Amino acid sequence: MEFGLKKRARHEVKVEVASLETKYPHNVMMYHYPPTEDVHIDEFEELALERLRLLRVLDRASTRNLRVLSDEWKEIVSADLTREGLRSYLRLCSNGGSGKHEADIQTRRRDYLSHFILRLAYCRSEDLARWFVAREMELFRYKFAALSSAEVKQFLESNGFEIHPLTEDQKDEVKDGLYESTAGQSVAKIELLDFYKVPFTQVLDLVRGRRCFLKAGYAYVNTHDLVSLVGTKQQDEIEQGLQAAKTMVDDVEADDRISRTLKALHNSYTGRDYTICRDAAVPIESLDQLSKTSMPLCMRICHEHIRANHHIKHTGRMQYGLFLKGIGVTLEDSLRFWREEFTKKMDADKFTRSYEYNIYHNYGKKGSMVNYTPYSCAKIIKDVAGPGDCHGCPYKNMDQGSLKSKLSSYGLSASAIEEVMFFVSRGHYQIGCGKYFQLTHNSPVEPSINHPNNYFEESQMAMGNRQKRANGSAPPKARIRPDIKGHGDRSMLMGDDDDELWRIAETQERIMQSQKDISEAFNDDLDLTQIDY
RNA sequence: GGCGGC
DNA sequence: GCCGCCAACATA
Ligand code: SF4
Repeated sequence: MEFGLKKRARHEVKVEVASLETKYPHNVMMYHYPPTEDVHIDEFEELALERLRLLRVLDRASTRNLRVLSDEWKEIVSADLTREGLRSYLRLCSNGGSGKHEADIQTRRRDYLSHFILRLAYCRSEDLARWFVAREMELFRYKFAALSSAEVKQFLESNGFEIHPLTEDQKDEVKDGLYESTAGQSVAKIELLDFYKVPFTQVLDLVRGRRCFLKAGYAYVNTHDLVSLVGTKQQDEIEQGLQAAKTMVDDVEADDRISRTLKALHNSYTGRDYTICRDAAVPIESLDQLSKTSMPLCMRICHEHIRANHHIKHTGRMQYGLFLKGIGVTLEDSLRFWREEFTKKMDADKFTRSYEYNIYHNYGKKGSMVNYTPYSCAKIIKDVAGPGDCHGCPYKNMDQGSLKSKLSSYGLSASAIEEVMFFVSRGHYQIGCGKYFQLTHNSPVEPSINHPNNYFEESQMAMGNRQKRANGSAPPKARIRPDIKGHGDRSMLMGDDDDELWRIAETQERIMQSQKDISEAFNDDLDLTQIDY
């Protein structure tokens, strides 16, 4: 692939439609030939982010645990695409075929290029690649499903598949078998369907599911099921492409702007459309950053443990999960976050079965609909962690030695560490925590910490990201509900749509920006092993 | 992780 | 083996 990075004037980016049409004759294409066109770096970045948004729409849909291509799935996806301003892709995916409108053809080009761009970003690890391939295949199936019989035929021809639909005569010979093996279709429908005769080895999943007629080593596959064959081909194509991309990635990354784009891509915040009153929730893409700048030790440790091990034990999930809710991570993002991590060590199904419920429950969306308050320091300090655990208050739980080295690995100078340890060794964990805050934010005063979420907010405030909580969104109006079981405190019940409890007041850009500022400043200090205090 | 249900 | 339900509580 040659992404020549010539600086071009913007208006030249629109390549001649005529030549595009021959290049991209069809909405659905095999991603086989790497693009040879030169792409300006601005467009390169734009395309990368655009496809990321596209794939994340699909990801969100599968997070909801819907069957791909089910009506409900399509509904969600198309709503989400519209919301993301990706209508053009919606057309690409639902209008099937080979329209001749200029806009559609431009979209095909973007589709094609952006796919190849993301290959560069997603070839760098197994995990990323797996995610990428899964989303791409969902996209492919989505597009393919919109094709009519004629369009499928055309697709096969223009992509060098040597298969042709049965002629009427051929179809006649096997029609009994077809009737029998085509579930849920009336005879009349079957008459109209195209069928393809292919070696059964190419559609093993259909064979396994008894979804096609078999005869003499050949499977008879109808137009719709053909996606099985074509899809496998496409998947090979992409997987091989990722392999190939690995070898050329160094080359492309010679340009450091590209290199930065690509590396930052998979956890970059794609700027959700907040028009729908979802303003200023904390996107999970910024958690890595936040864990370094604004989370207290206990939470940062959880976060890093999760990222490293793709798992965390139950009490840790409670502690960190509720904390995340408290800082403004939405339910959807929470689900996505845990899922993305855990799914690296278990299949999606297992995750859904054993963890999803609890996340909903923590957000007050299941059972008695109680919306739980995140753990306080007192609580966290109380429950001591066992061997495999990483929850609890590190100041309390860790032995002095490992605590010290942890602090130093987080950039504290020797003298700063001593200052923290002074309190810790006396059992004043929260004060030590406050000291750590003061040192890392180089703040004039040391705040008294008694709640991790308080620490977080204090930190955001120090960075100028969050204002004092607006009066309007103060803690929930207690809506008392009769105490059903005669025990427990149910005073914090919340209405279904009372979700956005605590939020950040400023825009996303500012948050990201000053986090960067802080961590850069912090890193400078780090090199000098001395922090001003 | 606990409790509970089949 | 499958599943549902629970825990919490700072706070200006
Ligand atoms: S003092 Fe509170 S906030 Fe700080 S680490 Fe311990 S539990 Fe977390």
